[in-house]
Formats: sequence, structure tokens, C-alpha cells
Amino acid sequence: MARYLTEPDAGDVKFTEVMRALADPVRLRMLAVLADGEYHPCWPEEFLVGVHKSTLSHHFRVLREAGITRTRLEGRNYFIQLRKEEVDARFPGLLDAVLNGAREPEPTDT
Amino acid sequence: MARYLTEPDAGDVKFTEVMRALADPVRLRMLAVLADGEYHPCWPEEFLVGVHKSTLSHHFRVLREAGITRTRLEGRNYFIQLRKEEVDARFPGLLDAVLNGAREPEPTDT
DNA sequence: CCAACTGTTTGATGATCGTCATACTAGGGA
DNA sequence: TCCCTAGTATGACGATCATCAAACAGTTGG
Repeated sequence: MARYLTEPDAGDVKFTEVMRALADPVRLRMLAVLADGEYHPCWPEEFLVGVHKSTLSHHFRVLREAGITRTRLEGRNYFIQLRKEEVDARFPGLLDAVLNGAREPEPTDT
Repeated sequence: MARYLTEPDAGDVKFTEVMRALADPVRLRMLAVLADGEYHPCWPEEFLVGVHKSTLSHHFRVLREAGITRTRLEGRNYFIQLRKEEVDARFPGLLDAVLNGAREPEPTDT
């Protein structure tokens, strides 16, 4: 019934690619929403802040192909979750540090 | 006598910019060499693996402007160190997680 | 004072990336 | 069966980036 979009094996993930996937403000926002580890119906309004839906789809693909998220398709609904345990196993502490950093308020650059 | 190249204040560092600075294989290699926290004369051979010296200079500038490293100039010699305590204070655990991840062997993608 | 050395700066080039618009595909309801 | 819905795929455009080459600037040694 449920179908999963193609994703890399946990061991095939390259660190540089993970870092690049995490180095984007929009994707960091997505990650913050996904941080509680639960599935979310797509796309909740938190994601859609001035970003086109195809752009969002692109960002989710980047995260998925970097091995950071998993996308499950049930009927017409897409559910996305963090692959937290797997990322933690390969890169301990990275996800938590990034999630904390992403939550930090950015300094105002004036 | 010693002169320091301009660097941002610890509080002015934007997380996204830090992540972007860390999302490059060459800069991750540099970081791994700098990881023991000591100054290093520039450029040790570990850095110069098929990278032009101006490219290296560019990468060091990126790291410095992201607030990750400090560059000290003494006479003709440049010394670079990680601003570990400052980065740790603002983004706890990030640097260690990244350093560990950078040390991990990359999977062979064949 | 001049030459050699170290690393920076500038300019150019090719590649990658984020974004949007449009077209496309698949599932579910009437 | 037909259409609506939800997200994907493709193509294009502008911006950013990594890289190199060449010119430049500061320092030391003769």
C-alpha cells in the first residue's frame, strides 16, 4: 500500500553531501519542523513561506538523497520523517548540533 | 609585531554561513589538519594536494570570514588556528561533530 | 637597496545551485 | 468515467562558487 521514494543506504552517505544539504536556510527550516521525529503531512504551512511548491519538492529531494529524510507515499499523501537514528549512527552529534544551531536566532547584520 | 587579519566578532556569525563554509571537501580537509588546535605554518604539505595556492588562500578567507579560524601574520609567516572555544560557545557540539564526520572515510561510490 | 619568498588580490571561466513556471503523473471522490 | 488534488519532473534563468593564472604587496636576507 504505502510506497517509499528512493533513498540511499545509510552507509552510502557522503559527509560532504550531508553538509551541503544542511547548508541552506530553507532546508534548515524544514529540518527544524521535522525535528520532533514525527511524520508530517505535506506540505504544512510552516514550510510554505514564500517558497514555490516545486522549490520545496526540490529541497525535499536534496534532503532525501543526502540520506537525511525518508519520504513515504500513502495514496495522495506524502509523509516525511528524519532518519535520525541512522544519521546519528554514522555522524554522531551532527544532527543535534545542527538542529540547535538552526534554532539559534541569526544576528542582525546592520 | 604580529598582525591579525580581519575576522568577524563571535556573535556576528550566521549559522547558515558557518554551515556553508563547512560544506566543502577542501575546507574540511583543512579543518581536520587544524583540529588539534595548534597554529600551523602555512602552507604545510597536507593542504597542498593538487590545489593552487590562491585557491587555498580563498578557502582560508572563507573559513576566517565565517568566524571559524583566526589568521595571525608574523613577518612573512602566516599562522592559522581554529576559534574552537568561540564556535563551541555559539554552536555547541557542531565543530566536534563535523570534525568527526570529516575524519570518517567516505564510501566508495561505484 | 635589491632580490627572493609568502601569501593576497583581482579577473576570468566553467560548474553548481536556488528559484520559478509549466507540464506531467498518480490516486481518490463524485 | 472524469475531474480534482498533491506533489514530481523538466527546463530556463540569474546568482554564487571553486578554480586557476597573473599581478601585487609586505618582509627578510644579502
